[in-house]
Amino acid sequence: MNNVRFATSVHILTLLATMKDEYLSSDFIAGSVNVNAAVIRKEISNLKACHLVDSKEGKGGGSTLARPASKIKLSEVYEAVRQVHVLGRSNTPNPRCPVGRDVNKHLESLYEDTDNYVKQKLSVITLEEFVKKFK
Amino acid sequence: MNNVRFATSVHILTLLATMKDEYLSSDFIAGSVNVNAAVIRKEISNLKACHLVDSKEGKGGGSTLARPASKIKLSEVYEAVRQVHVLGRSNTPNPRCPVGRDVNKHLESLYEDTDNYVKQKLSVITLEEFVKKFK
DNA sequence: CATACTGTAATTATTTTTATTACAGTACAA
DNA sequence: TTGTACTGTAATAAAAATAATTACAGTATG
Repeated sequence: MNNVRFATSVHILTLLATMKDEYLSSDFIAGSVNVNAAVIRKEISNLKACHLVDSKEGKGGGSTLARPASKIKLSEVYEAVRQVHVLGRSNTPNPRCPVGRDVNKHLESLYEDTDNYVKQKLSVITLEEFVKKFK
Repeated sequence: MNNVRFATSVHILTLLATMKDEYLSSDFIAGSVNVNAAVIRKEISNLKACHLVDSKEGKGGGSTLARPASKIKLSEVYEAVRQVHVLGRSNTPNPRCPVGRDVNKHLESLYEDTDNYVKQKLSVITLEEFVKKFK
């Protein structure tokens, strides 16, 4: 996952947790993350789909956490943004070679296991705990 | 890590382990992985730098494992190819925002922890064990 | 109705990743 | 000593992934 989406989502959620009584606009968030507001809106759209964020349209609108930070696990954020396996992708090897024929099956299984380890590890950290570090 | 390098390296090492008495040519390996031989040579060059593979130039040359498969841990392969953190990269946030100012520090620490966890998990799997699955 | 927002699509730009080509250098073996 | 079969590596091009930007319709508020 050679991208910045996890960082962006955690940043957004941290802001929302820090100012949990207000609806924050995408412009405000974009100013903090230092990216274009459209990027933030797209990321928020994804976080909404994953039930981590709620938002309100129109004047005075913006986003807020869907639940208290203590109820949001970092594994949920990870799952919201993850697109590929931790260990990467596979080739399309030659099926006429005994190794090529089976390697993806064995790799996939390793990939799944490794992804699950990461999820497990992140599942014991809440957004609340992460946000506490900023004090 | 949205690439195929871990898969390619594991595939190479699996072939070398399976035919451990021969020097395998990059052409042969490329045929099994189903990529260009130059890609294989580049990956092998990296595996050599990480002391996982030895190779011999000239006619009859090729590559072989630097050590028995039982002495090669998958964490070593991972470290040989890893380029970015498991959880991805960071933004360059606004330092004038309290969250923006510190978020990378906290993210980095989380990134390190997560990477280490993955390494730890992969360190208990040897190439030998992986290769056994092909039987 | 003006204003301040979201939601989303379309487009472009940038960066990363992969594939391809080429060729100098090395070692074996006839 | 020369042909052959390799490695090593650089250069380039192609493809794919990622990020940035622009634009604008739709929505809620006062």
